[in-house]
Amino acid sequence: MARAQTLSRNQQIVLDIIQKAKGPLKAYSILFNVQKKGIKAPQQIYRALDKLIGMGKIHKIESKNAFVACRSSDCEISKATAFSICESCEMVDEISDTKLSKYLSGFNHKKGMKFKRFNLEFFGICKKCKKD
Amino acid sequence: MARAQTLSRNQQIVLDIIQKAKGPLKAYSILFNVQKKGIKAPQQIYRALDKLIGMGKIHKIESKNAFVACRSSDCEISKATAFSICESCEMVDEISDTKLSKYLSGFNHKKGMKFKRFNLEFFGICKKCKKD
DNA sequence: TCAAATATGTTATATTATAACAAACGTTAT
DNA sequence: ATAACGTTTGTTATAATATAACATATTTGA
Repeated sequence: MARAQTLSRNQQIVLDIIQKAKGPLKAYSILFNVQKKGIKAPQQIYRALDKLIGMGKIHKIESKNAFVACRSSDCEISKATAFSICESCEMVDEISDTKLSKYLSGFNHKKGMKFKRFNLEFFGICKKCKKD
Repeated sequence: MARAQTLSRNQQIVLDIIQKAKGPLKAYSILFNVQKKGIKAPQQIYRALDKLIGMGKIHKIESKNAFVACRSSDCEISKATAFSICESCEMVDEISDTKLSKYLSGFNHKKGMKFKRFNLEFFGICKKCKKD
């Protein structure tokens, strides 16, 4: 089992930059940003990303191939994720809505498949962008 | 505006192969399968895929970078998609559940963003795989 | 302390997707 | 019919995303 708490050097570096970012970051943009810290290869980034996802510290936004920090306290392991994505400015917001989460976690497919996990991505134009 | 009905040659070829497939197809696997029909370059596949998605004939499974035919009659333009994905055999099923669709289409983010579209992916182990 | 597990560094390569441009095709209005 | 327009095609090149494989180092725990 993975250590619950301690992050390795590279994991911490990658997590830091994702947490500081205003929006989702792509793997190679992370790479370019940490080259001064001695990380040189994509592999090092992807490995850290994988572990951080496994720990629930970050999430992958599948429609963008990009990564955001987890802002929801109950994401120890991320089985139930929902995001709000602006199609204009690319802003991503994690949605934590207990009702939504319960509704979807309790959803059962007619064909009898029991779900372990879901990911939901909403798209629209955010308030800021509507004003422009 | 796009023609609503008629598919171009390449679009039809790509749609055919996706509709015949048992599971989601990746762009390059489509390419390899249609080379005998004279399609030679990725670009030709991706262009057809884009148009087909725009028409609601196919959907992209974001977590797999793969494409499936639309099985839901009301997907003229796909603003509300949900899928059930087996993590073992990779099978993908489009979920058409009016309640779910209404619930999510009516969902409003606290932060005031109005959604135009959503995509939901459920993950689990399908019945077939559970037996093994 | 030594074995196992985890993390790192590194090179190479696979996979997924788009840019850019020229030519052909199909509408539709005249 | 034919000119004008938008769409589709063909093509070459390249960008962007992600993993394989292997050698070494570090951490952890019995």
